[in-house]
Amino acid sequence: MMKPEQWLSEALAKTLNELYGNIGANPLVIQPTRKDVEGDFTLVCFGLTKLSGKSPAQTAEDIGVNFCNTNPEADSFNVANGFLNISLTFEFWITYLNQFSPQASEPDLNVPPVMIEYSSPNTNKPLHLGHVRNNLLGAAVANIVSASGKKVIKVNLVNDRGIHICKSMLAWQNSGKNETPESSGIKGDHLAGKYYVEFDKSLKIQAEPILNKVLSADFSDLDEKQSLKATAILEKYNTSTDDKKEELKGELKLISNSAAPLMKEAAEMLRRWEAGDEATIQLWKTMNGWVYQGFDVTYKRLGVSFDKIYYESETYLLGKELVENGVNSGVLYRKDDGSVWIDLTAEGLDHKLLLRSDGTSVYMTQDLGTALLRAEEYKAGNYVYVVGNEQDYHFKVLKLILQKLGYSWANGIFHLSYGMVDLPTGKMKSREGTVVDADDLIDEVIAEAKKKSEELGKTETSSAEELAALYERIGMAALKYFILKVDPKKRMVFNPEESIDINGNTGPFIQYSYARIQSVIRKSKGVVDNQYDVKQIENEPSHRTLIRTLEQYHETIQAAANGYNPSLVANYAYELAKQFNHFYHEFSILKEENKQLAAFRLELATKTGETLKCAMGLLGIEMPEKM
RNA sequence: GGUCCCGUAGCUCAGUUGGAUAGAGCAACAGCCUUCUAAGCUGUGGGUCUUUGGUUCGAAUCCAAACGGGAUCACCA
Repeated sequence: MMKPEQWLSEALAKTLNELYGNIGANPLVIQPTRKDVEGDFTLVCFGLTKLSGKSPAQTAEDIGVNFCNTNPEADSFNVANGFLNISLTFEFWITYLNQFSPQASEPDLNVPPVMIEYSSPNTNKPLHLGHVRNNLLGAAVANIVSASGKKVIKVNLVNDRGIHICKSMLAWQNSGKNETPESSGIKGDHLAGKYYVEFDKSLKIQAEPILNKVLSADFSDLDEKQSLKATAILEKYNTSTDDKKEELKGELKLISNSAAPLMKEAAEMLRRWEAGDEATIQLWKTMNGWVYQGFDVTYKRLGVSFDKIYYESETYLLGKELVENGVNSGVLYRKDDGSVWIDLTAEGLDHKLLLRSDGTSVYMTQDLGTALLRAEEYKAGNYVYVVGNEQDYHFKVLKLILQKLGYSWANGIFHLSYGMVDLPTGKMKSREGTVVDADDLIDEVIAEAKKKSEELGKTETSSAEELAALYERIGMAALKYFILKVDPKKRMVFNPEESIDINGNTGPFIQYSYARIQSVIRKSKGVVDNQYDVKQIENEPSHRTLIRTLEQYHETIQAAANGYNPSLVANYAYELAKQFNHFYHEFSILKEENKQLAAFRLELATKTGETLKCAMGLLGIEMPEKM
């Protein structure tokens, strides 16, 4: 059976052809009829007046008459303000319901796969709220794209090397006293984070006096290069406004930091790491191992997984060859000091550095190399990077460079740029200790789910294990739904209290609707027969509304996949659950005396339940059979 | 300063290629459990869609400018 909207579009085109001759490729504007107006679909007729030569209302009237006369599926029509509202027969809708299924078809292997990179953590500290949004988005987008019929490859690029890791390592070496996750009982990623914070503290103690000296033009702690830079900044600083001063002070702080002995030690450690020093590598492996153990726990709790994990320690040298080729082909240029650049001024951007004068690579070089590696390995059609919007510029440049270098697959690069997560009190700042830790947050939402469930007294019927699993489902549903219902590209405010709400537009509300449906289905066994005659069922608005909403499911998934936007799925599920609750309140299924009608309603409820489960499943939210 | 993103109810958010009287939830107030799970349902109040101009049958949506918020512009990643 064809999709109603598609069928209608073709049938209306036929009608228009009969009335006005060849209408050409003029796309018809068809939309679901708004709630307060009678009808299933609405044809907007303003654009058709040129064809008909009549007023919008008269045009709509003519089309309506002809359409209803020639199509038995059409029930009636009405015209309002130039909108033609068409009602299809209820029988048509029931027949549609009979064959409806929310199940996704198998991915089409002839279509190039879609690669989705997300998570991409640093291994020096535990995951926080920002990572939570990233991970949930990435996992949901992967599910949705897969459900839309494309094969998906989920990729994680772990940033496991660099100066930030060395900071943790150094602090542990200096003051760790051989503390391990086992000896301390601290989760591995949190332990590494603890020493990262410790490093920062010690560094601050060293760097502050240096900064103060620099501010009074005493550069005795700086080397030649740093002094030069500081002099220039200080000059500006003394003549700047307060706003600008803060900014320049930040730059001076960076210089002071790098002049501190501890920072030099960390840099030295990084050099040893790159040189392959055995003891350094060993320490690095050990601490990263702790972090991975910790991440695995958090990933599992979040319900995210990956098909392929890349480590930056294995990819950070890539890209140099690509850059050399670019120089040879003239797309890139080399300065006298040996550094390599690309000129993007024609595109309204700047010159961008791709290789340092000492020949080492920068962030961009690595990303270029990694992109090439993946393209060769997987030959995907699309490469989606789930990365925060503070890197908009980076990805714009990345795509542009690859395109300029002549890689056609670069056209498939898409930066899924999501907004930051703010707290009601303002921005999260690690230095001020206002970051929300991912593990704490998960514990909190589950504890809150438990508390609320106990308050409602819904705890008698199940075992302790079942209840624990249920609380986890409810808590995680609250958290995931709260984050995923917001358009990814928008900055959002995360209120910890609202995130664990269970009433209204929330995950638990949708779970509750589902649990009610399952309860009805369980109780229907032996009471309601599944067979009914389509012709025997009478039209009822809230039944019809539900079917019409079910009909939008696949379209919603497609739109969400095309726009990489899980919020469309979340909002759809909410709308569907709300409509079901309305229906549930208005009609009884099991107590309906007309058995035909009861059977029909049961099917309607069952299909609604399946659809809710599928939609929420795409968001990584599990549905409980009881709650 | 250049570039990019955002601005919808007290708060958090929907509003898919321009379509009819701009919608939900939370919060507030008022109802509904002898009836398939009240984590629910129904109702009331709440809006200059930041502002101004433009495009047209028609603008929250497109264009321009202003205002407000944010990001970014490293031989850091």
